[in-house]
Amino acid sequence: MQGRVITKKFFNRQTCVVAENLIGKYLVRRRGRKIIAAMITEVEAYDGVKDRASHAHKGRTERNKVMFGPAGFWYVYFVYGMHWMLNVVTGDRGYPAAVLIRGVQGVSGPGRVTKFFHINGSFSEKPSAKASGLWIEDRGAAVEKSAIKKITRIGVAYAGPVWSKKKYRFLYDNKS
DNA sequence: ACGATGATGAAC
DNA sequence: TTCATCATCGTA
Repeated sequence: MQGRVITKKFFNRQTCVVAENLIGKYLVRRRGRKIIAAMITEVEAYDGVKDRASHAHKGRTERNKVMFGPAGFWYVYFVYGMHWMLNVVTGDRGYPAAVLIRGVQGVSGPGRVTKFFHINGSFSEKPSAKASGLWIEDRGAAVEKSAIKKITRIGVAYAGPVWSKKKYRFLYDNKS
């Protein structure tokens, strides 16, 4: 099974638009001859320096610099001493934004996603493309907008009353 | 409900 | 160089 590889143009839009449209796409990983693929079911958007929940809020640092670059690159970072988080950079160069991939079909939670796909920090700053071994495909899955729930982000209480309540989490719910 | 576990960034 | 914090998860 294969689909159309998603390219930069898709990612170079407003981060919430990219986030919503990532639901139903497939995350694909190649390791040697083996392919791992699963449909994306949950994501979160992080939108600019103004977003108090975003790593970019405190400005450019060694860790988050890829967020300030062009769209379509991976941002992978380590948290809580044990988990890798997978994000893809969105929007224009100079505008720091990204989408966190929180879940795929059968795998719930961002730390579990990276474990399942064997993703670590070595992917950070690499492009989402076949050449990097990690990319996203459109496999034609039909996802109705009404099946996508927009809810608050997880683990961002530190962002304050306004930014922690933004409905920047997109969850595919085919039970509704 | 809570501890694991270590990189990161800011303060000193 | 020290320290608090952290876009989480497994076990209880």
